[in-house]
Amino acid sequence: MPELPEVEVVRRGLERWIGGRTIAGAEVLHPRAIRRHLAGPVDFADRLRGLPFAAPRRRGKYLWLPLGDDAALLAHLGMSGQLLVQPGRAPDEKHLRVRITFTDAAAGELRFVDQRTFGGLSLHPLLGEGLPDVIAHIARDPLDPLFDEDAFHQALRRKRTTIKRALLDQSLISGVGNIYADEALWRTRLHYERPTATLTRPVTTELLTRVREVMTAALAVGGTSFDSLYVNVNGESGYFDRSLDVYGREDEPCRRCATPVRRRPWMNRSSYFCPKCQRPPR
DNA sequence: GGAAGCTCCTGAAAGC
DNA sequence: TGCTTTCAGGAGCTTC
Repeated sequence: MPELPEVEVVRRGLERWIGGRTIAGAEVLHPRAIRRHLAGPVDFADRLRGLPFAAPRRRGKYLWLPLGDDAALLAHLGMSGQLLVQPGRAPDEKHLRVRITFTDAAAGELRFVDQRTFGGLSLHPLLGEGLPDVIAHIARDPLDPLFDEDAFHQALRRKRTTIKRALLDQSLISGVGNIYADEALWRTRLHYERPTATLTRPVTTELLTRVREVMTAALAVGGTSFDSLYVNVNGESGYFDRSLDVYGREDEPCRRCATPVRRRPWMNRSSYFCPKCQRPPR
């Protein structure tokens, strides 16, 4: 499942392989893939034709390819989205949703492949700081040098919610998904249902340190892949799943205290934690 | 207005 | 063997 490290791996691949290429055409094979482009597939293809891609940018789990100074192609990978750079002669993938070709045929094609169709592409105007308008509400991510730790802590203190919900709230901190939330909470010894209003500034600082730590480590090995659903632009998987401490390790011993890791249903998904290291709140 | 819950979707795995 | 159910989860939308 693509979170910040996986999206950053893809962004770097796009920068290397398609930055500066001029679009020859776009083909939408599944309308749901561009559902956030309200003007529809024909407009989507018409507006892309003839434009050059500038260097890709990212905020949290969103990445975008600027097209000149005032618009961009915005991408979100959702659960299973892949942006692949493929030779034009390569056979179509089973879940190929959008194909973008370039004037330089040697550059190959940019393909958006998405089995579960939670991801998508869309075109949007850019705001003053070069951010697509529809993601203006997305907070900076913890690897962004301009991420404001103090403002984040104050926001947590104001909220009447629990820490894992807050970590997944992209308007508070972006880029964190279910896997890295569980990993960072385990490293900080925080239970996922700890009320955010009870966090002290040192605890928030420690949590942010652990979030950055786990994301940086994942980025170094190409991200986390449990299956073929997350790959980089060349179709290769990452290796961080071998380094996960709690996520997906139900009944296996905690790597700190050997207590069996627990899994609890949580918000239509799962939370993994060590019942000894991460005591529930009173 | 803020917080919680629902929904979209596909295919692998589990259950019967 | 084959059918049905469960599970995975990001984020926009709806409900309370």
